[in-house]
Amino acid sequence: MAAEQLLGAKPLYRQTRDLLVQRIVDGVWAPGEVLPSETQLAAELGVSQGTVRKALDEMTAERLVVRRQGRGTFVASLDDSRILFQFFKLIADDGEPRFPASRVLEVETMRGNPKARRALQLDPAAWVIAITRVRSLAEEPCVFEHITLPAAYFSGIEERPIPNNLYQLYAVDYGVTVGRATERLKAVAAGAPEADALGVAAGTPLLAIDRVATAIDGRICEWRVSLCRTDQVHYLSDLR
Amino acid sequence: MAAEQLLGAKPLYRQTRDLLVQRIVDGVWAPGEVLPSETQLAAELGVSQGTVRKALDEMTAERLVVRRQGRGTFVASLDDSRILFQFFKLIADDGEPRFPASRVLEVETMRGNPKARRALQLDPAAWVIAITRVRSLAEEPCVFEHITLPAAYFSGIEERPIPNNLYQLYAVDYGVTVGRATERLKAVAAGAPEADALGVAAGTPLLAIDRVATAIDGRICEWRVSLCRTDQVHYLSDLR
DNA sequence: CAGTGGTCTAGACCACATG
DNA sequence: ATGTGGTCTAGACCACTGT
Repeated sequence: MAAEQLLGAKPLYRQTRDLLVQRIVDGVWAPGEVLPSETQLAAELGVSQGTVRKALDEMTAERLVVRRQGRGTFVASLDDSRILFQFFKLIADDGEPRFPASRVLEVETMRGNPKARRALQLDPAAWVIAITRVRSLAEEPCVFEHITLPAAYFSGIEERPIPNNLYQLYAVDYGVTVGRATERLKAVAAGAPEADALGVAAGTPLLAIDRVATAIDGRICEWRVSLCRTDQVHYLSDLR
Repeated sequence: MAAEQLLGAKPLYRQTRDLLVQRIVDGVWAPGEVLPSETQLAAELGVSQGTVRKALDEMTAERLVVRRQGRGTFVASLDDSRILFQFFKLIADDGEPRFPASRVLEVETMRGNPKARRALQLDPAAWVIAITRVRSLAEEPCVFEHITLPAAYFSGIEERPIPNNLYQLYAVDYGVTVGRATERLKAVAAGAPEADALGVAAGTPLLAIDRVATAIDGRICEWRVSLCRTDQVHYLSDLR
């Protein structure tokens, strides 16, 4: 064990974490499933229970697993409440976070344009799937959204019904679990298509959110540009 | 110890954390200063070294302390690099995060208006200090900023030079260490004063950032509204 | 009741920084 | 050489969950 650590130059608990993460990525344990107990993992991997615990504690902090006293350790799943907490930052000015309704306008398979290829880090020849939809909060259309996916990861998705919670679809049907995302925000003037879809005048200030999402295995898996009316809604960002 | 834990219903490592946090709040150890070693703290508080470690690990995660192997554990300070990382999310589209230059337009002491009193949770009669400034990135004015402070926490600040890094001033001169902040973002049309200050046409879309900052002792200590041109700059938000 | 995660302890050894 | 935090282990006991 000491030798392994010297060779790897990584602490044992991190090697343990990486190994467990790899198993989740490989689908050995699916989202929502229970992992073996600390004792069992420690015995199987030949490390102490404390080391397994530290690995699992890190994975808890990364939201890869959820631990419940008396029950076990479970692979985290992207259910609505987690999406709302982690990946949906638009909130009605007066209220709680709520999941928006959505109406799909178009789904299309095409060669990625240069912007999409850059965002998704794809080859020039690569195909992408483009989804356009309008999302509403409190019956009020407020987000005009373009989603671009690498066709290689999501083949056939264009023939499925597009659910409201896309990330759960990615995870359950394609084994692509979104782990984190980077958003870049700007204020822009509404152009004709989005003004139309949102029922505002062209030129109205909109919040543009440019998101690139990365799966837990490190692959970039989605590029999404959302144009949002912010007259009744705001984007919440906690600085900790 | 067992008795204390049963009474408090809080685990020992959390009690230890709370006690250490209180000492930092009280100024027993100032920002940048070194804490006693784990061994010393464990002996003084009558707990094991592992418990002190767990308390300090939590405080590290909360960015209250910084630990350096071989040197010691230090109270975190709000130096420029940390501000940039934690509290300044505007970045030039092409470049790295950089600290903006700033020019103060006005400093004023007044009775808080209703909005300010609500944001800062102050009594109707309370006084506030209002600072107006313009901040520039790459020589280009891009943020028009209104800062409102409770006069009770910052008496005399209106007679000081206003430095670029305000949070360090709060911490060093007033013992108010900002620990976290909540930002609410909207896209708005530029009004006359900010259009003028930023050199854009009235009606230009601007990113409005409404921030309420809270000190490590839980007191709300600053309300700040920033109006930002986002033609060359964006707001970065990491979703983890 | 048995099995799980959560807390707490004690001690050994390693890696790093400083004098 | 000394002292610091970082890693790893082993074991005890508590609190919660389901049977």
